[in-house]
Amino acid sequence: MAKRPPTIPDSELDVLKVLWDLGQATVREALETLRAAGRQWSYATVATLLDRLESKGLVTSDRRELAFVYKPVISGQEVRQKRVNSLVDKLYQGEPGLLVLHLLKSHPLDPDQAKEVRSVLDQMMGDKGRKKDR
Amino acid sequence: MAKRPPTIPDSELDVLKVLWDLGQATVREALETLRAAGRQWSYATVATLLDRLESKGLVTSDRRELAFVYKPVISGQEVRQKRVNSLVDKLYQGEPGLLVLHLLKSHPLDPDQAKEVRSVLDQMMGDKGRKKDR
DNA sequence: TGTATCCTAAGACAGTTGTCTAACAAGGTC
DNA sequence: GACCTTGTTAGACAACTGTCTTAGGATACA
Repeated sequence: MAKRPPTIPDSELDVLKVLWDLGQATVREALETLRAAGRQWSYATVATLLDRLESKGLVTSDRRELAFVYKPVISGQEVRQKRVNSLVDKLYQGEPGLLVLHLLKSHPLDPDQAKEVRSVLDQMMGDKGRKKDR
Repeated sequence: MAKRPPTIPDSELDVLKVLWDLGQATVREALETLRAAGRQWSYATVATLLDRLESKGLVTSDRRELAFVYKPVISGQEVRQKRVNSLVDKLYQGEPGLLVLHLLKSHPLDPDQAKEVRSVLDQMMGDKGRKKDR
């Protein structure tokens, strides 16, 4: 009977992203931002989504003057981490390397990023040869 | 009102993976394989999932002797591609490079993979310097 | 004070996902 | 023929998602 663990559906993720960008927001602010970004939602929809995020413990709310102000509890970094892990587990046999390879082969990197990637990689390989703990 | 585009939920994905591995399977074969892998599902559950996959057009069925045999229509490669693209779009501002960096920084690669990654990268950078089309 | 605003609350409602029970058909077996 | 064994089918049902309507409490301004 185990209740499913809380997930972050697409629509909630969109709202959460606004909070990451703005730091915090009221329903109306989030709505405006989302409208500007092309999401044609009603006020109530955004309110519902924030509500659901709150019941999942992913944002907190705090009454300020007129309206509630919502703040993210979970960071973008954490969400990215979880998503990537789950992708790697589910479709890359738990091997992040396979995903990296897939990415490099199917999406060309721009030169700056390529250089950065290379340097991270160099460091990783270098370390391995010289000393084994950080 | 636009009907949502079909997605592949987790449980269906698990079944689909069996089809990728075996090439094709009956409900019972899929069930056995999933059981062996730890999924405690009933026969009917697997049947339902295969059915849903079929109505989404992701597998086909074909009556053989006693039972239906299901085959995947969509490949693992395609599914991976879509998932990765959507992850990159949703959480990495459409920049695959950011995801690569994240992966390298947070998950150490094993040496063989590191070497392979490096060679793909070298080739990418080298090409850029020498000639611009493949 | 009445009316226009803005906010929250409560819930509706259809579509999707996760899982299953139960009824029923076809092929063997005694 | 009466019974298993396998398989298919239909449908059930609760939780989750995507979106909204509507009622009701405050605030604000004419």
